[in-house]
Parts: sequence; structure tokens; C-alpha cells
Amino acid sequence: MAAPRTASNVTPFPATPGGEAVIGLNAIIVAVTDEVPRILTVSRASHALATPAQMGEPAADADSPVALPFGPFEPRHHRTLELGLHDWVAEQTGLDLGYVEQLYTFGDRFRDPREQSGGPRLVSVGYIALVRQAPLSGAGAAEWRNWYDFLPWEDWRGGRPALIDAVIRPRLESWAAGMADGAERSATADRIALTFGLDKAAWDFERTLERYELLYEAGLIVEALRDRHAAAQLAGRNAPADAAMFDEAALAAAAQLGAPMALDNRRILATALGRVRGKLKYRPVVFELLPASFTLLRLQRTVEALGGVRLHKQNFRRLVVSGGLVEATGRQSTPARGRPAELFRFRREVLRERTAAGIGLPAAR
Amino acid sequence: MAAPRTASNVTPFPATPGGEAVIGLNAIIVAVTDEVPRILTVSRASHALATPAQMGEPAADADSPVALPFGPFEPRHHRTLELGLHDWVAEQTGLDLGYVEQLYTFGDRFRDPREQSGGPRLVSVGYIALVRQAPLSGAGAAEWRNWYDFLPWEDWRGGRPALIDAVIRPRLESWAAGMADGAERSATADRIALTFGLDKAAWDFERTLERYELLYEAGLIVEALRDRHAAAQLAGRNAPADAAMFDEAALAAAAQLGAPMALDNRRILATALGRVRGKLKYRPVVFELLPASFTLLRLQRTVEALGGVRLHKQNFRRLVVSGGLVEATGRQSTPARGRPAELFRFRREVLRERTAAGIGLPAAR
DNA sequence: CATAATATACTCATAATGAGTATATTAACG
DNA sequence: CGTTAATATACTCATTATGAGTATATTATG
Repeated sequence: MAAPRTASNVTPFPATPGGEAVIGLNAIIVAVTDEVPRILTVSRASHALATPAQMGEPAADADSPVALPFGPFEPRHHRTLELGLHDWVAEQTGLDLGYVEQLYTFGDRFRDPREQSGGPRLVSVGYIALVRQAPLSGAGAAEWRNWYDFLPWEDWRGGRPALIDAVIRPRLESWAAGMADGAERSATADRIALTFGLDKAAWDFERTLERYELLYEAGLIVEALRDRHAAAQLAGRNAPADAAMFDEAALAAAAQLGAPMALDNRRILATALGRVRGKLKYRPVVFELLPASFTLLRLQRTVEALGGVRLHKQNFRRLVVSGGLVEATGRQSTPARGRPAELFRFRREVLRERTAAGIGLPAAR
Repeated sequence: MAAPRTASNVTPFPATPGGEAVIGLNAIIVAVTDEVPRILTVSRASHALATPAQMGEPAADADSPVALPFGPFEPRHHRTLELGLHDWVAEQTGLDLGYVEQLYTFGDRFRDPREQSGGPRLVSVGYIALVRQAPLSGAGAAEWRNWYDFLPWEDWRGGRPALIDAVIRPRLESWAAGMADGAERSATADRIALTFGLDKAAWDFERTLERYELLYEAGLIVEALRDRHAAAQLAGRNAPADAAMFDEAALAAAAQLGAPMALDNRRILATALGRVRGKLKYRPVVFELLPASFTLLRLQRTVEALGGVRLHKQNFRRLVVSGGLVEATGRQSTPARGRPAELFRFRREVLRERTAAGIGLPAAR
């Protein structure tokens, strides 16, 4: 195991210190088309294709959940993590990523279930990329999916989602009510009200991760049932409790709370949504999603799609025009109906003038 | 290389796919005492101690630069990255970290110079921890250092640092002026003015990383000279240009721009400072640095220390009291001189009421 | 009792924000 | 042709947030 250490022959690093760990990269590739925020997904099958290191895994069956694009990090070929991401995304999807930002590094135990059967810890560095609507090509079987398919409670553009009062609130509250410890019970009730904007509390559009985590902890999410089931199987006990976890009712209810994803990918999506919403406020990142010229309404709809809220049209215009974020091109749109709108373009000089150039999201409710 | 693949004997993960990579953890541990923002540093010697995997490296000499606390990530022992950090920090320093937040993952080629001589890529996940002033214990030879020792241009509490006009501006501008490509030259001049708040531009207290990167690129920082030298040596050319890089004048000038650190640790520090400053605005994180009760002035001085800026006392009081961030305890301070001040405590309920509870920093200049 | 040092209370102008009302311009349709 | 639907654009108004300042209070020290 240990190589002999001499002054001239020093091998300070073991291949994997303190156990096994591998580094991967996840891409959250975002586009907004037809007022729908979309993310790029791959099927588990192409997920495997995308990672030659993992070809050994069983072939994906028809209803295996979708995943975020994933690729290995290859230090020998890639000068930086971001360049590595750029390369295999281009290869797999044909997309040339423009705006890219590191999101978070995920390294929890068992986030890859294969770790339970002796696999290494999978540490994934997630990156958000904002792209203009683009046709897909390349090797992977990638597909654009509505972001809110996976997090349906986050879209308030049509008003407060009925799901919250019909499903989420009662189930979360009965989960909390079932807690033995009184202090924990009331703290959890508080936390529920706070993160889901119940009672007096306001809905904070950026607390996307807290909301997802609460639903996961409460076992209301398909992934939570799946992971518990796997953990129970590992523990070797096939008690009746395990069977109950996969019973019809629980699964049916969980299916109401959005489509499941592979591994912890939905958690990554929740993290990314919060980040994007936060970023909109103080950096002009929306323009990465739009063509060079656009109407103010289209700009607004794009912000709304990501923010999950409707905005006041006149004030939006004031914010963006008087605020110097955009400038008129002199040209007009040719709409299907209604008065044509002026076409605007992003005013890059704003970066030089204002320190926080973005579009704020209000606190709703 | 490739193991035989059968249904029953699948080894989907090579130990290190696509080359060698190891994962480490860096801690940016922050405290504010005597109105000075401090970070915990270790000497290279104890840095080596802190990482058993790297014991083979040469012993640190007297003037080797300080480093951020670093430890290996051990998947076998640690359920999450954060818990891993928590453990070895406690072991090395005796500190029990309370508030911890993931900062960024650093994975650029050659960030560890040993990679140049065949070492693996070192990928470090950085975490920020905010702690109350605390005596040190534990195995490591750790030391609290003034954050601004490493980034002296970031402290504006005594007014605009003279360093900026005396050293930074002229050297950056002559660097830009020397560029061959005209477009690049003017773009760089723009970038300099923007990030350092020259001419019309405002100083943005959060653009700490951009400023550090600009200084590094321009070769005004000790680390930049060091890294270039190493790269030149690797390239095998000992041309006169290399000698010039380590000449007296360049090093002396670079030494004016703050104390150097090991590897890219100063870059990590710059990233962390920007993150902390941004966070102050919308989350009540300052209270992690203070005892349970404090005077408003102490609270203000703590914010100022991290923000690097002086605030208006009366308005600060209004912000924090009327804003419901703190509440009076009824007790009073016993100051050395002057009128005693009321002692306040953090009002936790604010988390329930306001969605963005923090203390804003103004844009200066 | 004056002074230094600090704390606290108000005032005032301006900017930013949220929520409207009013009007303009186009295509479609009877 | 005139009305309607649909959209774009221009203003108004109240409220709140912010930046900068003046005024006053309370303590210890000499």
C-alpha cells in the first residue's frame, strides 16, 4: 500500500485518501421558451452513456426517473472544473454554454445509492448555465422539461397553487403533529409555516431548497420513499414497515408533488431555482436567456417564469427603462394581435453605472 | 486497466476517473475581535500536520506563507462534507463550529504546485464558518490573523486606502497600457476602473474576488510572481525573463499588496470576503460573531469590520431597532468612559416576519 | 461645574416601491 | 366605418426606505 518514501521519490497523495471518492459534474441548463422555464434532462440510459465510467450499471427501464446531465471530471484533460463541464455538455447536447456559474457541491453519503453496495462516495459539483432556446443535437438523448414539473408548488403565476392547501399543508402538519417530542413538534410546525408562507408568514420565493428539504424529510416526496426503502433493505430488515413505505397511497400522494428524479437531482434543482431567483435581483442575468432584441413583455414574462410570480407591468417597465437596464432599438415587434411593442436591447453600460443591476422579485402574500 | 464486466461483478467506478483527483476541505473561520475581522490561519508546517496524506512534503521553512486550515475529506468517516470539516477543525483547533456555509469549490489546474510534478489535481471545497472570539487549543499551530493583512485595499473604514491611488492604480494602468491589442487594452482599462471604483464608478464592496483576480492577472501579487516562476521553471526555460520575475523591485512592490498565502488560499479569502459582505445584507449572520447581548455600537463595529466601511450611527440604530432585528434586554453596559449604552439581544422572531432580515452596506464613493 | 465621550431622539429631503388610472395604437369583425 | 379586444405606454399618488444631518441626554473625569 505505502510506497517507500525517499527524498527523491515522494508520493504524498494516495489515490483516494480516507476512503473512496470520485468527482463528477452536474449541469443545470436553463432556458425559457413560451413563458415556461425549462431545464435539460437526460434519461438514466443516456445518463449512463454520458459517463463512460459507469457503463456497468443496469440499463434504464421505461419508467426510471430522469436525471440532470452528468459527466465525470477529468483532471488530465480539463484545466478547470467549468471547462470540463463545457466540454462534455457540448459533446452530449451540442450546446455551447455561455453564462455558467458554480452552484454547489453535493457530497452527502448515499446520494448515489450504489455507495450502499460498496461504491465510492460521489461528490458532484453542480453548475447552472443559462442558454437561449436551442435545438438539441449531439450524442445524448436529452430533453427539455418544465422546471415546475419537478417543483410544482413553486409556480405562483396562476395564483397560489391549490396543491399547497390541498396536499402539502395537511400532510406536513399531520407529520409534525405526530412527533413525540413537544419542543420538536412546535419547532417543526413553526418551520412549516415559515417556509411555506402559512398563517402570517410571507412566501419567500428564494427558499426553494428549504421547502424541498421539508417535503423530503416529511417523506412526502417519491425520492424520500425510495431512499428509505433502500436504506431499510440495506439494514436487512424486511419488516412490515418497509412494505408500508411503498404502499399505494403514499406513492400516489407523493406523485402529486412533482415528478421524481434520479439520485438527489431534484434537490439540486431546488437549490438551483433559489439561486437563479436570487441572482435575478442584483445581476442582469435574464438577458442570457433572450435574443439580442425583445419586447418588454417578453422580458417580463421571462423574469416571471423563473421567479414564479406575476409582476406589475407598468412598474416593471419603469424599473427596467428608467433604471437603464435596456434601451430602445427603434424597431417594433409584429404581434399576432394588439398594438405592436417597441423592441429593446440590453444596455451593457449599466454594468458600469450601477452596482446592483437586476430585477427584484417582490415578497408575495 | 479495465476489469471484466459481468452481471454479478460490476465495478462501475475506477478509483479516479480520467486522471487523478483528490478532494480536500478548506475552512475560512471568521471572528471579529477588537473591531478587527480575523481569520484562522495555519503555518505550512501545521498545514502538513493537518493532512496526514501529505506528510511527505518538505518541512516548512521560516518564511513560508501561511495557509487556510485544510483537511482531507474522508468519505468512510464522514456522512457529509460539512461534518467532515466540523470534525477535523475541532481536532486541530478545539473550535466547535456553529454557523457554517459552503463557499465554493476550487479545482483549477496547478492550484497545488505539486500537480506540476505529477501530483493529482487537488479539488478543495471551501466552507465559511462564523465563530465568536475563542481561544485556540488542539493539535494545530493555528493563529488568528487580520483578514485585511491579506487584502489591505478592502478596508475603507479609515477612508479610501492610500494604497489604491499610490500603488494599485498606476501599476494596473501601466499594465493595461502595455497591451498590444487595442480592443483588449481599452476593455481592460474599463475593467480596472469598474472593479476598483475609479473615475465615475462606485466601489462595490462585494467585488472582492474581481479585484483580487485583476491584481493577480496583472502580476502585482506575490502569488502571481511565484506561480509564473514555477510555470517558467516547468517549461524548462531559464531565460532572463524568469529572473526578472523575481527581481527585487517586483517583489517589493508586490509585498505592499498584502501578505501572501500558500496555494490559491488568498483567492479563497477574497471569495469568502465578498460572500460574507453580501450575506450581511439579507441574513442576520452578524449575530453569530457576537455574544448573546451586546451594545448597538459593538454590533455596528462588527458589521463595519466585515463590510470594510463606516456606517451612519443614527441610521444604523434605526435600521436595526425599528427593523426589529434586535430587542433591548433592559441591562446596560459599563463602559470605560461616556454614557452607558443599553444591551440588546438578537430578536429571533424577525426570521419569521421579514423575508430579508439583514444589514445593508451602502455603495461608497 | 465644565468638558469629553458616548448614547439616543428627531427632522428633512430624496429615492424606491407598490398600486393604481388614463390614454394610445393596432387588428379583427360586424 | 365604427366598435371591440388586446396590447403598449404614460402619469399619478401614497407609502416606505435611505442618507445626512441637528439636537439633546447621560455618564465619568478633572
